[in-house]
Amino acid sequence: MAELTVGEVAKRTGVSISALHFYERRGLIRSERTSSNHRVYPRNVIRRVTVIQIAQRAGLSLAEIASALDPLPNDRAISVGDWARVSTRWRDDLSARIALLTSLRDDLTGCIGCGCLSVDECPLANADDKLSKLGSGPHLLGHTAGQRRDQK
Amino acid sequence: MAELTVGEVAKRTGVSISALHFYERRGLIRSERTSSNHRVYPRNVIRRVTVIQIAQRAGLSLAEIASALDPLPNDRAISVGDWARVSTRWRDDLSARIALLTSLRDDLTGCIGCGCLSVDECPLANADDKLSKLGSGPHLLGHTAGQRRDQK
DNA sequence: CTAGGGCCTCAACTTAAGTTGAGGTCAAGG
DNA sequence: CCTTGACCTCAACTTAAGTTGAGGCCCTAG
Repeated sequence: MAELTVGEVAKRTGVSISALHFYERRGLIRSERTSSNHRVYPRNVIRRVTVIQIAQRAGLSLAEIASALDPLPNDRAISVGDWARVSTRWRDDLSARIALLTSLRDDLTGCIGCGCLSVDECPLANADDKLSKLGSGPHLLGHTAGQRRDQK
Repeated sequence: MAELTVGEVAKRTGVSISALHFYERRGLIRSERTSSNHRVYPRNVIRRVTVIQIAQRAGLSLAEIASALDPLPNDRAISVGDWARVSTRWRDDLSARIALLTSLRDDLTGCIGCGCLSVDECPLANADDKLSKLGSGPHLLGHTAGQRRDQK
C-alpha cells in the first residue's frame, strides 16, 4: 500500500479532508487520481502536511509556506537538506516574533500600575517605531490570526 | 478644547477614521454628537485607543479587548488601578504566547537537519498535544489577522 | 452663491483559511 | 437490485478587522 487516499491522509495528519482539498488548490500538495477520479497521494504527503502544520504554528500564512515549499520536490520525499534550509528560516522568523512579543511584554510589565499612559512618555504608547517593522504589513494579521484562532 | 473630533482622534492615535467608527460599533469606544451629528470624544478617548492598540499588538482580538475594557469607565479616564488590572492579565497572556512560540522554536532548532520528521519520533511532528490547546481551532486566523492588518 | 472641507450613514468588498451543503459518481455488500 | 460509504465538484458561507465608495448634510471662505 504505497499510496494513500484523502481519508487516510486526513486521519493520519489530523487535517480535514476539506482542508486537504484546499491545500491542493493552493498548490501546497499534489495528488494523482484513480480511474474513478479519487485522489491518491504518495506516502510522503504525510511529511509534507506535517511540515505545513509546523509552519502554521510558527505563524506563517499558507502563501508563505507555499513559497518556501515551492522548490521542494512534490514526488520525492523532502530531504534532510531541504528541511534544514526551510526550518532554519522559520526558526529565525519565530525568533523575531518572539523578540517582538517579549519586548512588548517587558514594556507592559514596566508600565503596569505606572499610569503613565500619556501618549508622549510611555514606551508602550509610542512603541510604534519598535513594532512597525515586524508587526505591520500584510502578514501579522493572517499570521496572528492563526495563533489566536487556535485558542477558541 | 476639552473635546475632540474624529479627525483629531485619528490624527493623534494613528488609527483611521473608519477604524474609529468600527470600534464604536463594536462598543470599544463611545462618542457624543454635536448638533450637526458629528462625533465628539472626551479627551481620554486617546488613552482608551492607545490601550486598544497595545492589546492588539499583544495579540488580542477586539472582542477580547472589548470584554476587558467593558468594566472600565467610558466617560471618566482610565485609572491606574484599572490599567494595572487589565495590563497584568494581558502580560500573562503574552507570556503564555511567548512560551508557546519558544517551545516550538526550540523543537524546531533541535530538529533542523535531523530529518526525523517521521510522524512518530519527532517532537515537532507530534507536538499537537502541546499546541492543540492554543494552536488549533477556528481562531488562529482571526487574531493574527488583526495584527497583520495593522501593518498595511 | 457656490466650492471645499469635514463629517455622516449604509452597503458592499477584502483577505485568510477553511467549512458546509447540494447534487452526483462509483464500488462493495446484503 | 439497492443501499451505504467514500469520494468528487462547485458555490456559498464564516470570522476578523477594517476599507472603499456612493450619496448626502452643514459650515466657512472666496
